[in-house]
Amino acid sequence: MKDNEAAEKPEEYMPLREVVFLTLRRQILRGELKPGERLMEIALANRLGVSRTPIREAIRKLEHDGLVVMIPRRGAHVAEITRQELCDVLEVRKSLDVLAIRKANEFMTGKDLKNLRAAGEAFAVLVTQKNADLSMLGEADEHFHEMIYQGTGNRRLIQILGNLREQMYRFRVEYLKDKDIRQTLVEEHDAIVEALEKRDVEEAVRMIELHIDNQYSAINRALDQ
Amino acid sequence: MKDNEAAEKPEEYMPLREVVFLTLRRQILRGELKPGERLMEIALANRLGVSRTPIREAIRKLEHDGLVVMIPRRGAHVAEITRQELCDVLEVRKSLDVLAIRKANEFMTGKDLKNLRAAGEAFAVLVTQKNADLSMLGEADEHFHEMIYQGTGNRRLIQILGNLREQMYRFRVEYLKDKDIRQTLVEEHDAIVEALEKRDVEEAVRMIELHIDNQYSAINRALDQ
DNA sequence: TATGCGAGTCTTGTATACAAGATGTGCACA
DNA sequence: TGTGCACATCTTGTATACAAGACTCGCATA
Repeated sequence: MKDNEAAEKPEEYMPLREVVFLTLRRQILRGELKPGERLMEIALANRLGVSRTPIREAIRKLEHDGLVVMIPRRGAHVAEITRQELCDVLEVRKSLDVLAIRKANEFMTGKDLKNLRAAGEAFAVLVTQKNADLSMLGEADEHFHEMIYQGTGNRRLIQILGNLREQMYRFRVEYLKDKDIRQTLVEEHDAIVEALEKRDVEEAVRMIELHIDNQYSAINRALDQ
Repeated sequence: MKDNEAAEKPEEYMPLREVVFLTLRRQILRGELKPGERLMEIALANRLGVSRTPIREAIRKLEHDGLVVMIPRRGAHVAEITRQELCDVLEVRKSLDVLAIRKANEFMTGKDLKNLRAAGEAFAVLVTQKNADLSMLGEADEHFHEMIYQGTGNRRLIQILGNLREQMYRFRVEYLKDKDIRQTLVEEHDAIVEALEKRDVEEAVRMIELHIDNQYSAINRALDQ
């Protein structure tokens, strides 16, 4: 996604609206800004030390990403995520992740697969560490999946899947707390990599489906508490 | 999508940014604003009789929809659509349309199916008319598919598919010119409705896949000219 | 006590002013 | 003639001013 690209090149000029956008997004995804919380332009502008203009433009982008909801003349608030919406997102994601695996199987080179395996192992190493930072774990997991997406060569698919995954970051911290789940994730990643290495696409598809289904159960369990 | 909802309720207050957004979007989709054309804020503001503020916010939304591309400090221009991107979009759409058909088969009631059949027939009637308006044809076709999407009950899926279809409106006028293609569309719609009525989901999936594949070929042929 | 009205305040919507980077042009100089 | 630099202009980025709708809260009245 373009915003991530921007974040990867800190030497480049970045408009304030991008900075504000990234800041607010991070705060929403981390739960520092809670669902339902009002986003008042003047308050945000004062807090971030900018004027209302970049705040407003950042909010437009957040709205588009589904992270905030706007009501005309009444302002913006952080979007609530209902269980139904989570279910909807995961259903779409499952379908597209299957497409991604098929395309990745088609296009990823041996070198790509080596990098993917490395990404899976990097995540596994973090899982073995007792006091690993949850947000680092999340990023490592994200990196693994992002490599598969990149392997598809379909930019639109990459963009949509990135966006859908983003919706779930808000739950990530919750379900990553469970250590059993972490170990399961490692094993599933491994199974995916192995299937791709064997070019056994149907097995890879089964594994990614299982991976998403498990994620669904895990998040639902976390929500039940 | 929320913008369409806004358009459906003209009695409601609509911020200028929405008006500008809808205006520019229509002009881009209709080809009145051509790919690569620069969108200069002051010029647009003068032309539409508003200030730069709503223009800027509308451009942010268009950027998000992929209809315009922004380069920091250099402004926005109408996005080019390459054949590769078209291919990418259709690939994602095919995957999600299959999901939509499966969900629609699961959730659409007999009444929903009757409405769907009516929508298919409305399109068919327009096709028989010799001098039918292309944009009306396009809207009827859109309506047919939208009904399937609505039948899924998955709001996220509806939103994403709506967005993807939008990307193709820019080609719609081209490929709908071909009268043979119109007849093919009618037959395919019919086959989809019948399969759903018989609750033969695998047949419905085959038909929607064929439908998208044919659309892909048709647009590619139109582009070749 | 409950309800309705209204002034004051808060917040968003829109316009405009100002700052600074990007571009284009013409002239000087090699 | 070609290259490069400086200045003028254009355009976007950001801040601020002003307009108008939405909300709050208290008071008056039934």
